[in-house]
Amino acid sequence: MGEVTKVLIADDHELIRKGLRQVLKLDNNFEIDEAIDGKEALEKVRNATPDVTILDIQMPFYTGFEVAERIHNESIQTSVIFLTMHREEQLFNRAMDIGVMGFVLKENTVSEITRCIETVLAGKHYLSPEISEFLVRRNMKLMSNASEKTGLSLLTTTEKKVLKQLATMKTSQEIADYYGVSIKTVQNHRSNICTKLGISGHHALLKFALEHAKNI
Amino acid sequence: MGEVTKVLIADDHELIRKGLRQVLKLDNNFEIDEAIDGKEALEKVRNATPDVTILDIQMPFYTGFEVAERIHNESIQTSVIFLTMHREEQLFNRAMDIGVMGFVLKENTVSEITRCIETVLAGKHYLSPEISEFLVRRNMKLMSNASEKTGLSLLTTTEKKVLKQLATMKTSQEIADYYGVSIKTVQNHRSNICTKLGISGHHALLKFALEHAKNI
DNA sequence: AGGTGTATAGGTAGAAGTACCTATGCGATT
DNA sequence: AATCGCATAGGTACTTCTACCTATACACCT
Repeated sequence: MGEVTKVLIADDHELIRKGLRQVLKLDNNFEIDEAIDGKEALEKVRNATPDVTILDIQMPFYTGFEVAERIHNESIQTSVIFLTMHREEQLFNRAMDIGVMGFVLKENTVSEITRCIETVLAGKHYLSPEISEFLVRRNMKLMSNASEKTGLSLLTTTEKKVLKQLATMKTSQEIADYYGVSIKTVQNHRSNICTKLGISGHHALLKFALEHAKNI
Repeated sequence: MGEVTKVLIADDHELIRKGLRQVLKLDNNFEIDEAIDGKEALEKVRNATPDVTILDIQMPFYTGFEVAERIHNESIQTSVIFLTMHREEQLFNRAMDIGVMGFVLKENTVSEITRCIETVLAGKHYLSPEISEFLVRRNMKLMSNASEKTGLSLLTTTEKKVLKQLATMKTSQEIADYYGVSIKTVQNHRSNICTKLGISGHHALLKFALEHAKNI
């Protein structure tokens, strides 16, 4: 095709820039530009708006993160790929939050970067398989809606039972009937729970119950 | 190490079974067994409990899914890897729900399956990068807590504003003050929202607001 | 011109929840 | 034996929410 894909490679190691250029030169018709630090990368992204921006994380002036963050905030239309040695979960999570489309480990095969670019150009995410574990975990956390130790440990078993029933949208009366106790007992439990958790207000307890029911 | 890893290959294509056996034979000390359909696979998993179970999806008697589902339900200690030609999202989602640890596309390099086995043996997930898009989307859905058309579209802008404030744990009075209207107005909006959404009860509206605040 | 939808506001009755008390019985700890 | 935590239950006063109504004013569409 006559279509040329503009790729910006931002990495402070010349070796990597040259290597990447070599790899990309073979396969497709890429128009390649380079940046040697975060500052230059940001300038070139703003001016040339490459289709794909490959960012190293550690760079002078701005880190790859800061560059990606600005790209994200300024809604610049370029697909960002992180090329990194770091297999750290926090990094990955932050990356996902700022709309990074690709996350490739340097230690992996060179073929991966071309696959990544192709995938990203198709509008899809590409993650090195080693990374997918993080995404799975991220998923799990979302599913179990943050199992932070919010103060659940402060509650007695009966209080937790009440909380669990609360999350099923039962009223105090219904919970009382369910357990065969007085509504006053349930109300007292509710009060005590609120006190223990340091929350107050009409909705606070229900909100808490809904958020933490899965962890009870 | 003297430790031998037991691997079960379940695929109805002999070619693939032999190919896999070849690939695995080279690298590590695997003890390989084969199954030619879902029924045999399940029997061998139950009796021999391999460390890793590689399942094709389309197989006679039981599909790979059905086998994995039974493995999951019976809490059999084996890491399941799906080896498939299908890049379909539903398949993937179902797989994640039944605890599959690996998901590798047949079209990919053979080296990927060994990487996958190693990763899975380390207790981590391995997904072919082409698949990660699905996981990302799964994530998104969880994050925006199901942006199903729950009925939000039925609401007027004012009603949505009220809902949004509700999710911040404001009472009707506080919302009224916030917008400088009567509490009755807010209460009416609440009533109308409940009617439109077809919900009732003390907690229902707050629950709805909390769940959908992000989409408003 | 008339209908429809929306935002506004009010009324009333009742249900539900909150806040802050007291009090009893039981089992475990000291 | 005395104390403490917990589950139980009750009282009282207050706030909040719900479920029904009515009603006015405005904008938009036919």
